[in-house]
Amino acid sequence: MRLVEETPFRFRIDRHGDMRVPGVVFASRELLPPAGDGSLEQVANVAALPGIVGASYAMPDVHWGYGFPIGGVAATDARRGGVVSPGGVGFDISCGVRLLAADLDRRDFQRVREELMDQLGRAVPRGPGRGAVWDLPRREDLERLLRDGSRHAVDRGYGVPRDLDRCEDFGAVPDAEPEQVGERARERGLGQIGSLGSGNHFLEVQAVEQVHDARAAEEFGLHPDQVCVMVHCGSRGLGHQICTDHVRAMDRTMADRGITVPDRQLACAPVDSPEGRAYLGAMAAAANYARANRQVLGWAAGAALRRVTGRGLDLVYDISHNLAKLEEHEVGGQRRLLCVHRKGATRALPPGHPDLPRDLDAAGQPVLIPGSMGTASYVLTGVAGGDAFHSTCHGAGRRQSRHQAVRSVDAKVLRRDLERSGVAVRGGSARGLAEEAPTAYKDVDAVVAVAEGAGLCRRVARLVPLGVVKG
DNA sequence: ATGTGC
Repeated sequence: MRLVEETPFRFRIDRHGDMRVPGVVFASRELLPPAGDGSLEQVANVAALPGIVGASYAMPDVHWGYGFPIGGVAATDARRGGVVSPGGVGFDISCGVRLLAADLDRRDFQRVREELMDQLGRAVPRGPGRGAVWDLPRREDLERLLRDGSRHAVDRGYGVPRDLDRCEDFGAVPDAEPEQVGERARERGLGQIGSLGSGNHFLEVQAVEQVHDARAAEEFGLHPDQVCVMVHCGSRGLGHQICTDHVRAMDRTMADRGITVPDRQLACAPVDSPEGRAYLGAMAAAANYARANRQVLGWAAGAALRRVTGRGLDLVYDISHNLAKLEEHEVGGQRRLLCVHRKGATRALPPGHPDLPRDLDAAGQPVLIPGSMGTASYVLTGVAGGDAFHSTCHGAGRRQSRHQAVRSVDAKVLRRDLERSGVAVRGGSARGLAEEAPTAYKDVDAVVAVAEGAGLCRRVARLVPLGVVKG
């Protein structure tokens, strides 16, 4: 793949083959994906989608994914034949991050460390399959949750109304269509409301180690040495089943519509078509399920903290990094309705954006970046003039495949090293730990520095782990 | 990511 270095933080893939727009890769030379990884070919493939506008973007944490790269952003013109593609969202619809700030500093944590980690370990269902904080919900609760997301979880006592001001979309994506969610997806979702899942999902106790922007940190409710809880999880089996169902449905209609794509995993349909609308309605419902999942888990973590210390947790923000959203953006001097796919990429709204609550006007939208296990995480904020439809990175980004990681890492040694470095570990299978070893990931400090250097966001605070409950 | 694979 031929790359043109435009700046130290921005590379271009010129149009070739079926590409309708160029590719843009935000990276440094060091962070560019290795040859053979396939992700830059995926950036070029995405550029061939009908209705794509601007460019096919890759963030500094880009790596290979299903159809679209993880760390990819692509927007299509919703009213002029632009398509929506489930592969541009990913199987874990609305996977994302919730950060809560404790009324506690890191010295207080050290005094209760073992007891608190034990309580969190018991309170947070994890691993594959069933088992959830909100067990035995009624069918009617699932319906409302698919439509109202965190709002319904709060209505049912899993949080307080103030939480909703700190949720993307105030707790629920509009236009969810629960009737587009199949029975199998519902059955899988019923027993998993308030559960981490596995893979790279976790709940972490962290401390604010460095503040880069004191004013924004204060507006987000963060200060040095403060203890925080970060939850990283998604829509579990429900979102996975929805993705599977709708990829299949779209795959069947592509030929009839005369849509051709360079990779079958880019199955898509026009936003304004029965299949496109059906997917977007079901996807929004899965997004609301994922938000409610994080709402319930944050509540469970707060209850555990209160039992051990008497202190509470306040929500800093909750944001999805796997989602397609209908948003208005200016393209070529015109306001247009775009379907912005962010897959392993985070929305980063600048200060004063109308979709933010007014008390975030000065600071902008909090962007939550989970690092790999045992490494730092970041809180960032959006910037005026940001590129890629107000988007930035979502994490460290894989450098090794799961298979490579398992071959090169001894889970027992990893667990011991984490404990020795002061990170208490609860849960996590041997295989799961090895797959998520920090050596399998890029350096999150470098990823975030490049995202900031490329003008996509600004650093607010750096957080370091004190304890992890591993999915 | 996922009751991990048509």
